Amino acid sequence: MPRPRPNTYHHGDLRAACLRAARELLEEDGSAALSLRAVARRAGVSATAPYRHYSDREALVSAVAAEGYRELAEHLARAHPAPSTPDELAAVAVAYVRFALEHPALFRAMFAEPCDPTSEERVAATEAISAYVRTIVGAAFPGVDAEALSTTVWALVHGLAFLHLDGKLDSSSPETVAAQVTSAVHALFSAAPALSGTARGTAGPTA
Amino acid sequence: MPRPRPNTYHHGDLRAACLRAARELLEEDGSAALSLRAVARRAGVSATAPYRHYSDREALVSAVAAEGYRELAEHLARAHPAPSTPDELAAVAVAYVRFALEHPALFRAMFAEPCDPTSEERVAATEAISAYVRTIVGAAFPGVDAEALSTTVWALVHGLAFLHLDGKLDSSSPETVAAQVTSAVHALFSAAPALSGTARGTAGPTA
DNA sequence: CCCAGATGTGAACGATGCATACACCGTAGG
DNA sequence: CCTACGGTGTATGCATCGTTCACATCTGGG
Repeated sequence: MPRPRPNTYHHGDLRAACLRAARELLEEDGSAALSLRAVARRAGVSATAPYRHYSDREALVSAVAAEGYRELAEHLARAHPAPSTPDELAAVAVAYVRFALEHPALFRAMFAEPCDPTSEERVAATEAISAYVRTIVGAAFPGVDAEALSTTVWALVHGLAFLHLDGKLDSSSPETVAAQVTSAVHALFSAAPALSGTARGTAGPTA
Repeated sequence: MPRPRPNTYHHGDLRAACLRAARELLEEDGSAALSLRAVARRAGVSATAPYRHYSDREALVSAVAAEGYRELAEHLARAHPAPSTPDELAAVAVAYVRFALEHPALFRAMFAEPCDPTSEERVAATEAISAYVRTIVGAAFPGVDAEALSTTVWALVHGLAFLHLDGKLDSSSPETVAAQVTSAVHALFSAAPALSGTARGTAGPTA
């Protein structure tokens, strides 16, 4: 346990300090790619020091992203711990989009980067999110193909988040966004039974 | 009309050449951010020459992105020129996702970059896409709130594209992807009437 | 013909990611 | 106690990048 020492030379816990610095930089300047040197500066340490704890820039970003996934999960859980009705699920969806809009740089780090899949921590964290969505969707719609429906709803919400992030949709007020997300999610869920069981897509409405 | 000259010093049409070079680089190395210098090298020109035609890197990227939007629009139109049934719309959706997977770097340039909205060409191009979606959705589902439904379907498809791009979904085979997209879109469209502004009392399953 | 403006060049600055060699410091073994 | 060692931070250096500026080179209109 490296207790934080008032010492000068050795930082105490640079690993965590780098993470914190990176997060701060991301929050402060939404654009501007995260610079390892800037992180080092903010941590009050030489430019190469972080390399003792992160093999390269990608590793730091992945660590930040992983932390972001965990925070996103918390954020969703806070919106509703165990959603079961469409309304509750919609609230969670709104929370997802809100998270993206409140932490745009972090969200981009989590998703928009090429993300080579060789980051244990990272794939684990995203798998956790994926499983979480599958679970609550499965609980809310028993008898439905949870895999398919959760993929669909995740994609819907994720897409809304990104389009808002890119200014492709009207994000003027949080209420507007929330209404949009809510209505979209409701639309999807109202069709959920259509995805049930062995349903093959061809059962579409030929009206 | 600057005809391509066999001359050395003046390139003939560097602006277009840069665009082409940039596209090639994006297609060849999906990762690795587009480097202005690399573009110049590929165009066989000094590192600073592109600045005569693009004020900065962002401008070049925006131009590439705008071209990408146009190509995406063509690609969608090729999938189906005037979709009206859910099946036809699903085909267009599949084309959208396929485009993203076939041109990942370009697609990222189009969407994943911070994209400050001060690029005329760019906002125009995305507005074109947005309008296109609205049009075909409106045509396929008259009487429905085309604005809301098209936003929803765009977000769904866009989200699917991004999640696939990031390896968060099973993209093992094109068929798998197509099936997933098709089923998701059908699910949404089967609920389309629920989005109708004048609330037709269609069999909304189980409240 | 000839000059003005458009276009391309070269050197240069500051920033970045990263590798390498070195300096510092707490601690375990004698 | 003291010494050697390994974990941690530093200094330096290299290649690349974006961007600027002064300069060179073409080309078209008077």
